[in-house]
Amino acid sequence: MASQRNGAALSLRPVSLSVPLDTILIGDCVAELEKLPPASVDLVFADPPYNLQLQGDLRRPDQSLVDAVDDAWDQFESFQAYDIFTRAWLLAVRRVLKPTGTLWVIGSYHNIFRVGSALQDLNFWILNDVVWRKTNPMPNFRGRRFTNAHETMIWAAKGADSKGYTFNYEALKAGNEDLQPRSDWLIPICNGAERLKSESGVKVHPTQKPEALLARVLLSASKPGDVVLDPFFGSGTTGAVAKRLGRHYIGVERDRDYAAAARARIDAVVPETEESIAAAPAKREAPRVAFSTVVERGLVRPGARLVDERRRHEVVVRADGTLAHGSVVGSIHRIGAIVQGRDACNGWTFWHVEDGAALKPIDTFRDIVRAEAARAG
Amino acid sequence: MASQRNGAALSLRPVSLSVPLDTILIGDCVAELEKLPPASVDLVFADPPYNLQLQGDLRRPDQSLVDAVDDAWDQFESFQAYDIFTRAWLLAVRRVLKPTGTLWVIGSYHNIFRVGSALQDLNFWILNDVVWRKTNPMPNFRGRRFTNAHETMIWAAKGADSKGYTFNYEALKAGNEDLQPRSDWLIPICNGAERLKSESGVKVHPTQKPEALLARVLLSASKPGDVVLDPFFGSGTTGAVAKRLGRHYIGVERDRDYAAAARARIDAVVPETEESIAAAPAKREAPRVAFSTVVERGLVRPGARLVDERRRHEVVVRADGTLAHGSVVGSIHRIGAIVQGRDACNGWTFWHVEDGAALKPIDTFRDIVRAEAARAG
DNA sequence: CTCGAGGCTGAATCGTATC
DNA sequence: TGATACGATTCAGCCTCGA
Repeated sequence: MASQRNGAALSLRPVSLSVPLDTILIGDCVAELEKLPPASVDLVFADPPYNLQLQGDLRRPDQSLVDAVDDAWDQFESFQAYDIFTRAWLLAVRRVLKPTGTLWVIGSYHNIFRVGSALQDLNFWILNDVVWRKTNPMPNFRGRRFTNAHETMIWAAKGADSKGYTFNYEALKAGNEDLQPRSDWLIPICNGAERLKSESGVKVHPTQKPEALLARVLLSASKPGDVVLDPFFGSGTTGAVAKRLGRHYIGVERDRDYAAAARARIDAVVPETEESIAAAPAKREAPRVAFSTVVERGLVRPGARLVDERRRHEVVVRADGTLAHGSVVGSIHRIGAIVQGRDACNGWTFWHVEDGAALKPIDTFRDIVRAEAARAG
Repeated sequence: MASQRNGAALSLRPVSLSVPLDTILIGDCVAELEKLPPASVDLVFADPPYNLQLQGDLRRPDQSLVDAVDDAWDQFESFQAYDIFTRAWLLAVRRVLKPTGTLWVIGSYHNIFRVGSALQDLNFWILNDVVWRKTNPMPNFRGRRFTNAHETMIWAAKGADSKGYTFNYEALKAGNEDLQPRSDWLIPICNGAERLKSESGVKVHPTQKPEALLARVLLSASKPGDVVLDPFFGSGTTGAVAKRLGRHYIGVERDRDYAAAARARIDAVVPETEESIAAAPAKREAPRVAFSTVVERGLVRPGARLVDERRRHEVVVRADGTLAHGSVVGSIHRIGAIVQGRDACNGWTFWHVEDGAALKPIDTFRDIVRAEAARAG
């Protein structure tokens, strides 16, 4: 039905409603999207404002100041205001999306629940939530929470009955050591040479997304020649990756400076040859294993005694994966160092469990956990 | 204030409003929670249904909320019903939660966005969203989506101004190779011997959570002796882990069969040894020591020189425990901040005494004073 | 040229006790 | 209740600089 309306509209006003490909439209995304013909876009990637609600300054332990995202475009008066904004751009996106098209939205816990609820309320059909795990997130400097090490993407079709959307399952599986592609992706944040900087070395955009992330999205859910729309174009990562991978892009951006930077960036992109456009191999899990995991898995019991190779020192395993030496509690490495009076110690090889009459280093348990971790990428 | 109301209520109706510890309450969670005294629970773990029939009708396992519903209004009605249900139990939880208490909710993309939005609407303050990554998820058989390899937990405090919630940062870090704990957790799903089965081998509960997951939640955000509430108790994983780790539990479960299975399961749990679950000493909670005490004890002489780690600044210790930098006199923290041109400084770790050719932070003397105090009781 | 030390930075809702 | 002082707190990765 949507495509019939599309055809009719096109035949009436072919010029004004043609699709402006490989272009950055400058203006508010809702207004600009209303100028596009309906059902003309194959894939939408949206990185809307997160509505961070930051209170005061945050300093690192060395007292340096964290350069926070405090831009005006990220400020909303209330959740209600944010919901109205979200609903408006989602409706605009919905109109231009082909019946077979899909939508990706990225966010953090500040906004993603609002976005997900709005998507469902507007009849979008969620296909997956996909977690972008960061290899190198900003730490939690005050030790008051878990390191915020991921962001969430929602992948949705237009409706529950949407069929025929693009999902390049075979290629993704082949690029993932013949394992099914999972809903958690491990990708570094954007920094180094990829990060756009002004001549004075200041970052052009506070939240530039890594090209590897967009590449995975486009290779997963679009085909060469598809039209990819980004209603919050920012520094233009979506456009740069689309051009590189042989997709068309449409960007909408309100800020002229961002748009100019994106324009220059995309102009410099050299498209890849068709045969080289394949899924990038998935990044494998760093093989780091925590002793708390060994305890969690029941490989070493809480309350168990660990000793060194000559049984000169004995410690108790705690349920949280720390060791207790008298009243001193710490990591396997730290406690190993303390009992020896040294600065450092490899607890994995230093500490042993009794295994019959013999001793077995706790390192042997690490391999079991490693095998699990390797499977999960 | 909440605790005052609590106290007053207790004096009026001491029996009906006492906290039923280590018990499974059978009934609707909202009705049962209303019988509990306010501000009586330290931690809530909730695994709510995402496919709920509010009238208590039979559930069709295959029926998700929007499936087969084309009419947008009906669909909204359906989400609206879920939102009303969510709001009701969250409000009931809010009442029984202590001001310092926190709430965990687990869900998938079917319901977690509704839950997260409701949390925010009710003024809960999200601390983290935490991703449970599964080592062994159910594969996606049709190859039309990414393997759904994770679930999402939301960790929230009662409000933006909530202080003093429990987060065992140092212990978690020590159990994690001395690295900060992250928001993505890799844990296997519950199967094998841990999975509750009937005599005929049928699984007792369709969504039994792994004990390792609950253990990490409880070890992260509760202390031994805390009261842990699970309003959707199911097969009782929360209770089993709470008992094992020396926490009290309160479970609410509507289904008598689930409750009976949970009861039997928890009865069989043997608690861990006290030494393996005792609260780990945290620096934040260590008794304060004044630098003047260090000088009084003769651990640092009046007139001694203190320097920073790189010997860029030098100050003189005064008999009253203050430092003199030229004509400026102040605390170890204040002077440390001034010489660096910063507005804050931890003088204990900044200032050092010469120890032969090396430097020793004055923090080491604080440890000595604390050890003395501990011996003296 | 290489190598190591040190500096810098990233979508962040990042105190508490005492007076 | 508000002001003040104490004092706790970071990981990965890339860059520059100097030996």
